[in-house]
Amino acid sequence: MITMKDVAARARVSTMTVSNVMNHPSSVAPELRKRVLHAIKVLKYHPSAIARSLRTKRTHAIGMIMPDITNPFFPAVVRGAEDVLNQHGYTLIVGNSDSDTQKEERYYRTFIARRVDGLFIIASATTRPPEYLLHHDMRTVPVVFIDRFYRDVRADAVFSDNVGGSLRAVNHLFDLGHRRIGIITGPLELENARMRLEGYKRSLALHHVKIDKKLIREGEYHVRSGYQHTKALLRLKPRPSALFVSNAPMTFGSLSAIRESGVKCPEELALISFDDMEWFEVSFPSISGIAQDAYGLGTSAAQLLLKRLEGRLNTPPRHKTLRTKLVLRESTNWRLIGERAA
Amino acid sequence: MITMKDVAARARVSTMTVSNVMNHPSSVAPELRKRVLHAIKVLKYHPSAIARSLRTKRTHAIGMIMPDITNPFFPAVVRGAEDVLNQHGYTLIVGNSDSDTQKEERYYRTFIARRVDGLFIIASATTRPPEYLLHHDMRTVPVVFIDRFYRDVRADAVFSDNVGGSLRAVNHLFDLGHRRIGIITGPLELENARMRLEGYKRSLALHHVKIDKKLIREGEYHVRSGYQHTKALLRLKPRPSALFVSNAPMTFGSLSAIRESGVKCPEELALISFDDMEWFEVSFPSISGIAQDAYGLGTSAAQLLLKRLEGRLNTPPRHKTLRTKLVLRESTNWRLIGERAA
DNA sequence: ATGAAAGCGCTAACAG
DNA sequence: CTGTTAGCGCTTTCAT
Repeated sequence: MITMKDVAARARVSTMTVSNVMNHPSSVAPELRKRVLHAIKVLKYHPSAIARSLRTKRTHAIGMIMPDITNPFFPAVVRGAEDVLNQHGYTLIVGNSDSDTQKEERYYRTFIARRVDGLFIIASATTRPPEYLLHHDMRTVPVVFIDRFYRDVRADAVFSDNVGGSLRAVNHLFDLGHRRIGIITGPLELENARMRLEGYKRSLALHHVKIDKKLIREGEYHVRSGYQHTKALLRLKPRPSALFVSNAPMTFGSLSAIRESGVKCPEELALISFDDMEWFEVSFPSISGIAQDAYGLGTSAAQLLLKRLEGRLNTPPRHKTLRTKLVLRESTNWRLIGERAA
Repeated sequence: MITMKDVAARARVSTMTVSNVMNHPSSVAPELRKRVLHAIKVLKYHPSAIARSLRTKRTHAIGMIMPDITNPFFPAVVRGAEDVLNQHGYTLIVGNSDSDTQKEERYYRTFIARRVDGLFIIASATTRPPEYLLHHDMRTVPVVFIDRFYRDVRADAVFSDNVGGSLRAVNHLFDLGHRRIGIITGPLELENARMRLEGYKRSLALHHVKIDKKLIREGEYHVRSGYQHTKALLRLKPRPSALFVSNAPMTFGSLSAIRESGVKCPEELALISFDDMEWFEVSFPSISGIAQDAYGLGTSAAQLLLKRLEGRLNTPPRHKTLRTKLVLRESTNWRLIGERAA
């Protein structure tokens, strides 16, 4: 590998001048600057971020730990964060924990070892915050939680309006005349899963419907889980007439189960999802959903982190909530609504 | 940040002993080892990968440049590569180029600056290999191409059997009695797009059908492109009776266009895709596709790279082709639809 | 405006 | 088995 020394020798200057050409170009005489730049080009010199980081104590790298890269929600978050960070000269390093606490901690260690300047954490589901976080010094390496919240960890956080979104989803089902509404929640260890359930409960209360525990199933935010719980709900007598599923992969499983069972959707079972995906548009039936601003979660998180990185490390943690959008499609029989309105 | 020196002081040993406890534990007396480990724990010491890399010239980090993180195909590749690399103590750093040559080169520079030990490259579509690669020294930082191939760049590569897969897809359409078959290709600058087109052509030749250029549309591997070209194909008179779409996002666009046009699929237009996605299962109609082993591409690429990293840097480039699978669903078989209705 | 010296945190090589 | 010395490639500090 070509080093600064090589460039310096070739340009007949000191390494310091080379360094200055890269970091404070205006402080170098045009003559020398040209010579140095030429040498850099000829030698194909790439400055070592490693050596520089060792000296400056800054890596300009940010780590992100996420639980499931195959859930399209998360790549969207990544893109948001990446776009903002890149614009500010930072690189995002992503680690996929597979919802495995062990892997998650491994990534944490790796990131800290690599001295990332900051961290985004979308932790795997556990009742308490991950152990490693309790010992983590937020001032040395600031953390922003995305779509997660722990009351005993003081850190910035961004999330969707889970309660509001769910409330609207379930209200919509009531508007359509449903009274017996099932829900497949996420792991209730997760704040967001609890909040989505909370929205469901509030809607029921609002419509004077008593909670029936048989209609509440705790899922795990993945496809198979959605499939199994839907099957279980369909076996119930009387069957629920509508179903609220707490994320997109589970909705996929749910729809598979519904089709396999030969139950007609939305005629016999209306379906609405928290999360909205591209393929909801072309599925059969097309699926109504609560759209989260995943990209916005990423950009917001990045902005919060950049603020911390710029120094004001002592301000109290900030929380940002993003709005959700109700997207109506066939699975909740939007045509009926249209007819009614007409 | 706690350094090795702090640990050494606390354990009353030299830094070298601390280093040895971490890297050659058996070479340290049990007594001292215990003391050091205790100090590490108490002080929450995380060794600096930065300093270590500077010294050892190894970062144990591998970069991956990919064009579109929102296309589920690529996250699957990532997981494959990640799983193998993690097992061998490497970290994968992913950069999303957005199919933008500029961004792609920026990531290349970043990765080289960070002194990654190796690179996976899924380049954006261009006729020639990216400029930066022509100046790249494969011996210093080995590269493995995934789903890409350039005859004038000597590097390892893994890809799916694009010709074979496409051939089977189109043969299947012929088996169903279609003779007027359209294709939406990828950007023909990409080897894989050309290969998929090649499979189409071979199938036509096999069935003594002359190529009709109006039935061949060059797309861009994204949703909107699939939508637009499908609309165009549907305007043709006579209309094709079947359509082969070269990747999943375009297939999504295609299906949207078909539904919007009120054309019945598969009765009036059969549809098959290169790539297979989870949601193909629950779309309307469910979609037949050529399944690539995306995860396998990732693991294979990682294995090739690890071999290079382990030293045998002088062997000629290796290419690995993975098999594809034909997955049949409703979009190419109206009979299945009948079953569903029943 | 330019350069020399020192040191970031670690480990290879060698000495004891 | 343990410690000392030197140096990886850069930038900060301080002379010149």
